[in-house]
Amino acid sequence: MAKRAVAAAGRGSGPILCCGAVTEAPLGEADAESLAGVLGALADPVRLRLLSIVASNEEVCSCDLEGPLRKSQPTISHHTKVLAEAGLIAGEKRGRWVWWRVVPSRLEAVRQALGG
Amino acid sequence: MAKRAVAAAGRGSGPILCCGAVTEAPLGEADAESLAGVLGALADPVRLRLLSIVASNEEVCSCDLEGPLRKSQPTISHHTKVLAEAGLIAGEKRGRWVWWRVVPSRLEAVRQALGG
DNA sequence: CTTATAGATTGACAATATTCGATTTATCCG
DNA sequence: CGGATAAATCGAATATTGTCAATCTATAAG
Repeated sequence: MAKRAVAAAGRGSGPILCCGAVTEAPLGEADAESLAGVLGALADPVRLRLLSIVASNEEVCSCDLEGPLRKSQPTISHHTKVLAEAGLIAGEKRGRWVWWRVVPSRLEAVRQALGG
Repeated sequence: MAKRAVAAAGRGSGPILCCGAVTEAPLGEADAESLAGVLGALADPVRLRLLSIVASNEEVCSCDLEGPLRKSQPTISHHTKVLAEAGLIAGEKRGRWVWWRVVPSRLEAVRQALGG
């Protein structure tokens, strides 16, 4: 066993809204909390840059994020965790490194929820 | 003069990103701040429900939001202000009331920025 | 086994955000 | 004018969040 999925739990799986989009009908409280959670994960400049770096490179190691983002290692770890728990990225541990990829379907789900 | 635009200033106008989307290339810091600002306005359950109510009704008076959202008047006022400054809704004061509408192009711009 | 390295976790602190009561401003009506 | 109503602003309490130093865990290499 050389691979291991990382941080795939949390609120990361399943649909964001039970049905429809923000623009279609008044949101229930549960749906609002759900969507706000994912949007909250996106609503940070460091996490947006992190996500865009991962999206631009197929696969990115955590260790390659400290440089471009100019944040400490614990901070990077915190942000990857937030994005992973929101289901927006998925990590795989290989040896000492964790490799991150975007989850395109999750981003698509966000756009849908926003009325896409 | 019976009409007046409300809270159209702030970061509300202009494009969210200078070019491309989060998924296309690493975001610059300015773009990241810009997008995070708009997403931050969306990343609150009360504001999402507020937005969905306005979107579902062409035009909604602030006074008609207190009931469904079950928040105090100052809280509603605060949230409409945040959404308006993000350019997501626009208000028009008519007499004693302020009528809110969504700005569909702004929501579309968010979806685009997210890789739509 | 020992050392080195990647990443996660913990704890603390500063900065922000949400919320509401009280007050103020603006507008309408009699 | 004076009373009533819609909304904005102010001030304060509370909760949440972003950040990093220090520490811990896991894996690789010698």
